[in-house]
Amino acid sequence: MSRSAPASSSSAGNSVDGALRSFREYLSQEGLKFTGERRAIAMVLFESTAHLEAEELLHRLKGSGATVSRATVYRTLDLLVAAGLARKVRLGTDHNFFEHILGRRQHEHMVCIGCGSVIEWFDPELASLVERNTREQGFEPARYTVQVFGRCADCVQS
Amino acid sequence: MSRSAPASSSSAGNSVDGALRSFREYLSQEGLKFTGERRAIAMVLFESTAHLEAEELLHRLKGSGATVSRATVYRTLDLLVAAGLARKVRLGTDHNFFEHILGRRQHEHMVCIGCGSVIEWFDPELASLVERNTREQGFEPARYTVQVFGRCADCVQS
DNA sequence: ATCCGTGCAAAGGCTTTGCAACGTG
DNA sequence: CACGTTGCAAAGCCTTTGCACGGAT
Repeated sequence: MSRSAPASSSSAGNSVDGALRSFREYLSQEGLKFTGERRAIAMVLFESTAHLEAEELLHRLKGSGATVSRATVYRTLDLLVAAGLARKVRLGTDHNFFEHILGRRQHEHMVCIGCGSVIEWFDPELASLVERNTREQGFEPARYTVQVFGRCADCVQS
Repeated sequence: MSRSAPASSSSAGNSVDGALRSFREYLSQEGLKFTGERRAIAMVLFESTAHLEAEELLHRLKGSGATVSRATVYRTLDLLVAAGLARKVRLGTDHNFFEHILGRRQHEHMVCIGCGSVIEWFDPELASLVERNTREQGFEPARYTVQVFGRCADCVQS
């Protein structure tokens, strides 16, 4: 939880700052405001490498001293998705997970039905196959998800 | 999964009967009962070509004179999934759809974000790509879903 | 100053569950 | 006949929403 990352730590890999900027720009374009709550929520999401549930995100916020309501978390996550900076995914459970995009390319998920761990992967060939198949039907694809459920290496052994 | 091939009802196209038989066998194996309600629910699902929501299935049941409670619909659908005769899929909405398997092979979904229509498709190459990618990670795949969201031919035109 | 945003709590929608009566094997 | 099953309604869970107050531009 490197929450307190100094504002402009410029240090190379800081894509978080860039993402925050994008978010602010998006909000501005839409005539919306870049509030402290929105910044805090976006930061937690952007700094996370995992798939966050709203509840977990809320928990991390509280842990870092921020006070944000559950309602605002949901509202802001929707904004982040609308801004194209995050993705909402269903990973076999009955609730949503959120993951930031942050320059990451399309990727798929493998979900272990044993331990719940999630592995991300990507295959360009698969991407073009999806593209080709859909176009053949006159379908104009916007986004897609591939989810594989099974057992991860650890769970297969035991 | 050549679970119950031999049956031999031979009567050409009627795969519904075969599926019902499989369901009954599954229940029997598990020490469960093949009740009228379960049969009615299974039939509606097996006879449907589309993706059914619990509510729609319930509606069709009532339409055909059967009296089955919502609770039993949900409970039975879970059994059908457990029996490997049906699949539960999330198609972008916040609730589940159910589709029977009935000898249908793996297939993917294209969901039109314009009109909601769903197109099914299948590409063996894609299947093997998924298989290969997962195995490369020591992951043992059990099932997978591919969902593409976009605009169908009709909606693209307008 | 004007709206937009936030928090709270209540409402919503789908799905699950406790319990007593019922029906199947 | 015993034990799984059903129906009903209430409860659960995640998520959304109405409303009055507070904050950003």
